Amino acid sequence: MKGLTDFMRASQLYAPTLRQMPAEAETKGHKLLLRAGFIRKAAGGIYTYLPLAWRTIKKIEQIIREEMDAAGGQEIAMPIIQPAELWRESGRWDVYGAEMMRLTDRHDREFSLGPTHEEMVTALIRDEVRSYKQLPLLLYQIQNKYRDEIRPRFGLMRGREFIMKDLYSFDKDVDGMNTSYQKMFDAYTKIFTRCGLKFRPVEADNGAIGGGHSHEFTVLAESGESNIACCTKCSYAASDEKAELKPLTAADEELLPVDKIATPGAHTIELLADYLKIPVEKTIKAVAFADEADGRLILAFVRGDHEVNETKLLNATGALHLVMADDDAIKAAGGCPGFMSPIGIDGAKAVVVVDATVANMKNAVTGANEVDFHYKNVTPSRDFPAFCQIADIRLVKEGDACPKCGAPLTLTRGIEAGQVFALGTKYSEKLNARFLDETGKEKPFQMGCYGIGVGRTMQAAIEQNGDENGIVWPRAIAPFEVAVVPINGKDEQQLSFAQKIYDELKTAGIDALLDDRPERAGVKFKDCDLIGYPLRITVSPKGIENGEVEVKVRKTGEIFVFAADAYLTEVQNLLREL
RNA sequence: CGGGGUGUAGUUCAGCUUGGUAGAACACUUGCCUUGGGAGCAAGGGGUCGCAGGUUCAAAUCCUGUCGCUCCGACCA
Repeated sequence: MKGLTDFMRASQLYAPTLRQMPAEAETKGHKLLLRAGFIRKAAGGIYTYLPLAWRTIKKIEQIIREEMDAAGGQEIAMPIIQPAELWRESGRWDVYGAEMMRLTDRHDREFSLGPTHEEMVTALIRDEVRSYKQLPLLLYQIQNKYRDEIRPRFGLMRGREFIMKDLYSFDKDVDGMNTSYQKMFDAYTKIFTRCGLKFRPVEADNGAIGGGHSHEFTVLAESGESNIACCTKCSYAASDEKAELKPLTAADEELLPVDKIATPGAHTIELLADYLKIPVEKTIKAVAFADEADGRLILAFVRGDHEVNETKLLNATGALHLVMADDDAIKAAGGCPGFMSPIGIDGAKAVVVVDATVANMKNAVTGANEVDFHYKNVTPSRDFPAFCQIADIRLVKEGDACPKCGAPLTLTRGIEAGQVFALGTKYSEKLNARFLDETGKEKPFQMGCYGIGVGRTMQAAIEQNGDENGIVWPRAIAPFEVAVVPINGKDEQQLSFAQKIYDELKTAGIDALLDDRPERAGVKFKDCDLIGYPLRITVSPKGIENGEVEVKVRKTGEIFVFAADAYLTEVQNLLREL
């Protein structure tokens, strides 16, 4: 394969496999990357990529480059070290907070280690691009990014230094931006398909980056950190943060007057439902947050069996970042932790958001803002104060109705390997990046940004495809496609036969490795399984004698024996299916 | 930030309670033997026990401090 260093001999390849498992690894992918000699940790969330990993990384990058270029992208390389001033212009120097790695030079000038490059690329464009005739413009790079994660974990899944492809699109209008967005969406679909991964593009929340619509490309894997909701009937799929929910309606029943009742010790929903012998669906749960930015109290109310979706709550309140509220703040607003409801809350001291499903409830039980007391027969539409804001703030759960067609949603775990954002003019306006349109009018650029975690994609492939014996690489991103293994690495005849096969594979354009190590067969077989070469060709005295070539498929464990003069075609056929 | 755990050979760990010659397995080196699923035998090399103080005749072990790493939590009302 072009551009790749050719380690043809395993005896010279630096691939320190471990027989024993380093203790700290958590997920399948993290364990296998360490065990199979792909990565080594330098510090929390910071890793060295060893030769095998780097080959895979380069293959993934190559696929990305080809698809980015095909979609009209041009590769550039922006600095990792970025001046603080740029981030102050966009307002993100403070917004990004502790997540940003910062440094100071000898003159006390402040810099960041780029966590992303919207500011940088926008500043680049604003000084150079003056006319709509120069648009659209799609620029991308593949390089290290830095984020001081609160808790790095799972190896390459959540690192503090990681490789990312980021592309930025600049268009003259919204239509143009949507066209660029669609190009990227299609390119991402091709990239993950070519990488041999099972994935799902899902509607996503834009989060802190802002802007309009967004999709995440989620690689399906049990060990993933994100949940996606997929419709069992139609094509709707969304991240759990995003998944919209229509409010549930309550059964018709006669509205009863509110009644205050003693509920000693019932400070959780479970205790309460238990004590009153009512279903949790008849209770209303309170969750108290504070906006980290201005400290204001935010009270969220959802049905007893539901959970608060913090992302939706953020969007509903315009808060910056939610933290747990402390009890004093709750009490100051008239609330009572453990026995809370909107009734009796001082609307001037708290933002109260009621989930749309709660707004439809009838004769429910809710706290009385007094220790050991609740109200029963509360009907929010009648009894809740007017300052309550009603919004969809609940987290999706298995079986909820699809917002598009009403069929049940199913929840699946996955790894967010890529995300595309339609940004609009958020950054171009902040940074004053404008051009002249056809009518000579000055306009801000319509932007989009599109990221792929390269290391994360590599690990995602393992999370999805590894088994108890090791990695099972999709052929397109395997460090080598075929390993040629003479069972006796000291036997001249076997070695030269293996060498001949190796040469033939290379000539046919197959990325092969010759395992010429003087190890016992068992050791080499174990390593092959661990490292996960899609195919293994075993060279034995028996095979040489019979003029046969033995091929083992890592994924299925199948073993094929081909005639020596015909094996090459068969190997190519097998590879095509992997 | 809150709460645990941990730091001893390249790696995984034991030893610490009850202070007294620093250990095992794997890895490594050399030789023999062996070669279809991480072999066997023999002989070796390798650690100022995270760091700094203190107690003691004597500290990996007890005390104090400090640094690193790691896990859980920070979506409970």
